[in-house]
Amino acid sequence: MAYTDRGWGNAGALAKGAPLEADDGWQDFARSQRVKTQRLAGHDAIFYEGDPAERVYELLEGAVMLFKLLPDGRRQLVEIVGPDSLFGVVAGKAFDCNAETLTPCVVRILDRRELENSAEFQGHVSRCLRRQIERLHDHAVLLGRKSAFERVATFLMRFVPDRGVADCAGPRGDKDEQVVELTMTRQEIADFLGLTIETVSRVISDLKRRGLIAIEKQDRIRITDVCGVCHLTGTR
Amino acid sequence: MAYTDRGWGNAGALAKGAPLEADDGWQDFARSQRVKTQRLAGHDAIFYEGDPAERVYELLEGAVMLFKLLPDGRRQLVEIVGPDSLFGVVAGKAFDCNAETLTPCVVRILDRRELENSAEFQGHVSRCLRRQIERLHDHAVLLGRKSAFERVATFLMRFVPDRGVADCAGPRGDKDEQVVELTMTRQEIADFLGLTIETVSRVISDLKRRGLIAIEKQDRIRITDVCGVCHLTGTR
DNA sequence: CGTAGACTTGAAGCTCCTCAAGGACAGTGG
DNA sequence: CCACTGTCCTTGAGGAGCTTCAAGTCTACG
Repeated sequence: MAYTDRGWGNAGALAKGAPLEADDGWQDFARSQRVKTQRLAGHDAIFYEGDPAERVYELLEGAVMLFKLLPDGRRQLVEIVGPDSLFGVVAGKAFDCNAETLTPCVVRILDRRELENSAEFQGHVSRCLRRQIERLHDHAVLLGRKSAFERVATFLMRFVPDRGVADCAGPRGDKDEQVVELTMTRQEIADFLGLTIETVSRVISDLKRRGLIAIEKQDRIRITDVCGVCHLTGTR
Repeated sequence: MAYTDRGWGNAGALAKGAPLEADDGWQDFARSQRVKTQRLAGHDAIFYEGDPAERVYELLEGAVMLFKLLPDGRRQLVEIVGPDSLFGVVAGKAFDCNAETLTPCVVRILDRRELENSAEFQGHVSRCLRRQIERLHDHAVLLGRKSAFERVATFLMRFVPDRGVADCAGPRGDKDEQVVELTMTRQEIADFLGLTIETVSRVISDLKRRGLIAIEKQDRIRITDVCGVCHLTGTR
């Protein structure tokens, strides 16, 4: 399989969130399991909706997308998974969505049964799930109530560390800039934001025209006015 | 406080999902805690976004909505909580959304610390969270990719037990009917589905015109053709 | 019976989608 | 080195779907 190699970039920033709590022993647990660590290329399928969910995945490096399809082919990305997150943790016997890598990835594959029987580390799993729920709540607001501009602006702000959050650090120096690697195609961004590829493209072009961003490469964008973009998110 | 009393109806159906697994001891645990059980009227606030999250709630009877607000007043219901679900289980120190009753409710209030220290029952909590995530995934598809008709049809199908699911039972008898109590205003439905109140109203009127539903009372709808409504959900 | 709140309906307009064409870019082979 | 090809992205024109604004109607309840 050909590595499309979109680079590892700052894919980690894709899942900006609260830092992991102090070491809770999870690492020891995870390593003690009969687990495989697997390297994957970009755009590799990991599992499909309906597959028996006998494993749980932990993303160590890279970025993964979870998505669902409607019978007529419409696609919705339901989550973008970043490093140190679990995915494939479901309630029923089968996966409820598809998982595919966005970038080359390193994933750890855990046995679902072993994980569920280890009461000791349910705390770690639970913390991951709770963070995931909060992100899904935010995304519901985006999908249900935000305009195309607000959606794209919100998406761009995901990549900017420590900004656009409750205790935003504000501009650091003279220039309020941040270069971000999207590691996603326009189509993937559109399917994440509930828009079409054309609308995403138009909004990005418009942000460029307004001088808020510059496009360095198709999937590398320099946000030249972080505060400006942040004010377009609708969140503040 | 005046009980608006929208009736208890079939509020339980609001959160159709996999049945709870066989007794896992949770009930014993929950009852053993220093907990309060509280009765609430309809449209009572339970907690607000930003409140310190020192408690976790379990809904015993009724229905609760979780919602977020944008600074300009736009509202998005992020979840509708039904009986036997936990809510207010967050990752950080504060609640990430607001909680308000839809109907009169009975809730059990648990101490977050006690719950988190009880490794024994993390399994129960984890199961609840995983179900919640699957519902949020489905809702993301609805908000991101479904038309107004599909959204309303999907919403109506929430109330029909055993139908519209993977192993749909099919029509039971001669008539393929189901009476549902919405227990929500049009505005709440609109804010859940990412639509306006007028659009929800128009779609409902149109479904009536097409003979798929009959409106018995403002918030009691008789679905006269369950299969017909189901085919409008976009899911099959 | 009158009032308030919730719901419905209509008309107009805006946002975003669809369809279609063209441009940019990387990889391939001559 | 340069045309060729495929893929992804951009841009434009037109239209559908939903929202907005503004009445009007229904229902519950005193």
